[in-house]
Amino acid sequence: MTTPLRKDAARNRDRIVAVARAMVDEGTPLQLNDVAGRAGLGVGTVYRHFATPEALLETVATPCLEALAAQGREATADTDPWRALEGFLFRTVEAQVTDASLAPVAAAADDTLPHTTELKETLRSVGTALLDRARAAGAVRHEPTAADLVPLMCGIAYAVNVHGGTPADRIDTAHRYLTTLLEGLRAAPRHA
Amino acid sequence: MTTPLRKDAARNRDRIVAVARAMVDEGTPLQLNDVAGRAGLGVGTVYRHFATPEALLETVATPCLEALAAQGREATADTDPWRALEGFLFRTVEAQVTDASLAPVAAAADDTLPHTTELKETLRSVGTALLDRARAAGAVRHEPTAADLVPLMCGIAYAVNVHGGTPADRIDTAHRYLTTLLEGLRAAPRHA
Amino acid sequence: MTTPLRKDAARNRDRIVAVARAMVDEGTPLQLNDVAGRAGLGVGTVYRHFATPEALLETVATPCLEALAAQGREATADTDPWRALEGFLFRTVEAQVTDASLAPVAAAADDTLPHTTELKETLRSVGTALLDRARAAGAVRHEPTAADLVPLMCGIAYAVNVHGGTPADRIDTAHRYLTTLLEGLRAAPRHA
Amino acid sequence: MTTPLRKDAARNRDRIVAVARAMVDEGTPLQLNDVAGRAGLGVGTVYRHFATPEALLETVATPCLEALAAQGREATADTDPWRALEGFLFRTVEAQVTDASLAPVAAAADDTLPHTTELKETLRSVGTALLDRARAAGAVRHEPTAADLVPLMCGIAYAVNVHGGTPADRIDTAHRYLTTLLEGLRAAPRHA
DNA sequence: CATGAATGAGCCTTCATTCAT
DNA sequence: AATGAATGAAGGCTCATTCAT
Repeated sequence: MTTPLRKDAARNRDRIVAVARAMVDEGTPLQLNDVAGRAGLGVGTVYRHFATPEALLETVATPCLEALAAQGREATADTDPWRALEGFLFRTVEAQVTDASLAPVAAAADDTLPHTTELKETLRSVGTALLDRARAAGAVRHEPTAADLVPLMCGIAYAVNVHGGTPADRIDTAHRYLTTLLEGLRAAPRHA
Repeated sequence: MTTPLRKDAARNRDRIVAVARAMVDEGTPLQLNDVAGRAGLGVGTVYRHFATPEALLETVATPCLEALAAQGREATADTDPWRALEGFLFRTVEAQVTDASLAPVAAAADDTLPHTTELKETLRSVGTALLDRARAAGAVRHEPTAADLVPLMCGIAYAVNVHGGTPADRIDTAHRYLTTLLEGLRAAPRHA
Repeated sequence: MTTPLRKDAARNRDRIVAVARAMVDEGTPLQLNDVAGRAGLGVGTVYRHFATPEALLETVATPCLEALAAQGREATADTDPWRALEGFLFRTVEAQVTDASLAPVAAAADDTLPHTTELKETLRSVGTALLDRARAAGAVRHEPTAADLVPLMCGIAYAVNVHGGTPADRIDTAHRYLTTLLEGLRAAPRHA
Repeated sequence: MTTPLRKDAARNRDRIVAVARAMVDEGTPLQLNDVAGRAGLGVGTVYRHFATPEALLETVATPCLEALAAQGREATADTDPWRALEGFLFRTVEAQVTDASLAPVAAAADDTLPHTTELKETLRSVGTALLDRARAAGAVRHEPTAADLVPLMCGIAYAVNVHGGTPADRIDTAHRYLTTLLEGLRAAPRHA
């Protein structure tokens, strides 16, 4: 379908993505001119491969999104519905807190790359499936619906950023916040 | 301390803040040149009153922050510790979701105006007091500490933005999200 | 109505126009960055005064358009209708052939500055008046209408450019071409 | 002289010219990258066949120029010198107004392809011949010389563009303008 | 105090042309 | 011969901030 890239072009493309990855990690905004400079390539080359900063960012985020999707699918096989949901959400939040490319892609209403849209759709449907199953098993309260999962995970990641701290702190904070939220999500005989 | 402003200077200042308020409400970025234009003043005048866009934004946010602080102090007088905490947090989130000037000010690590810092400090200590009291009453779990309140409220507001919808939807969404979180916060004999 | 420009701003504006005039005369395209460079000013300054190259070009062309309009009005007072029309058209073509800022402004369907639109409108109505009067005097054939005057003058100027030659040649060529056209325009008992 | 093109190369060349023709007709600027894209060929291939956009444009214009030259030669055989000249000029202007590839080629001082130069030379000499013959027959005034024919035809086509209108309008306008000019060209006992 | 003109770094994007594959 | 990736100069525009008036 897509013509496989020529070897040198592929090398350049990889270089671009690698450079972008590094920039994301160090918090540098993804400006295509900068990317080109750092990659030792002409601006035009970068524009040829990625028409917009968003396209590049989505490409940088892709491997991580794919990994999440795979883990989500595996979770579906877990015999314990609650544990499956919990695990999936933990991984989701951890990823967002660890990889700065995810938050903007996850929060964006519109995507640039079709593949990104597919991946996000997959994640949404996996989330929905896990939530429904847990609910069917009586493990989850009525309230938050499937459409709330993404916003809530984004919100937690954002809360972690506001809290700040070292990378290790951040993971810890993410766990604590998600744990609290999950307590609220969990069905239970309460205040009996 | 501060020399009281000359009458015309005060009028200009008010005009600037009013214009900025309107811009925040309509989602226009607060560019000081624009502010000046809309206010019918020179840029220099705006800069004299507000050295940076942040200072102006904080000023715009101030009344709302003050109202929140007042409500927080009142809450302290509530005889029901849980209800007091809950009410305070609801008002906090509602405000953030309703008034676009709050989120950036709340999330910022550093403030521009000393008064903003004081207000945020007040809110933090009120929150801490309410949380401690509720915890002392056995109404709150151990987990989230006082330092987590602000990040969590910011996170919920952010989640609401990601979810989107009309202003009315947004308030509703905010309630739902906070309710879930509070369930998780609340101490209870669980899964007994 | 328009606030009179501050003295220094006016000086800069004049400088910009002068530089632009020179560029037009030497056939250099009017790029605002270049204009700024040549005028020893920042780009922003040029953009403040002239939002687009067209606005600047029209400003450069203005004095000449105004002179033409004045001459046109004077021509209206000429007692010989044909001579009046002829003279006006000669001046029009001469101007276009002499001043490179005119052709693009004259040929443009839409103007940037209101004043340009007014001037072009004036020229059109003066032309129409002169043509109608000459026709009423039986000096002009039915065919070309008032709406054809501008296109025809532009066409002649273009023909002169295609022909080429020194500035002096060009004026001469313009006279010859217009003379021929006017012969065709002139009413007469023919091939009797 | 020229090695006959390999069959596939010839096919590519034809495809390029066809695509370029279409682009000219729809008013798209002839960028060789675009041409290549539309033709489903590599840029390099296009550059191999046409070193510059001008070369391609001239090639696109060639058939039309050849047709004009042929018609001009036929006109030479017409027994009525004035009718011959008139007919030739009408066809020339019509062609320019109908086919957007002609005007730039006709107006250019220098050509890229030798063949274009030959064709333009042919047209010039045919025009000269027709004009001289008409003049010898006493049908044409002294004024415009053979060297003026091309500029004047270009000028009329340009005037038509300035006037604007639908394709049908444009042909009509071209006729009207040329008719007027020819009246001016025609010798006659005038104002007797 | 107020004004608003000036600044110019900074960012984005296009496109004619070359050349390794 | 054909390909199409790479190039990077060139041009466009914005905006936070300063400073002469």
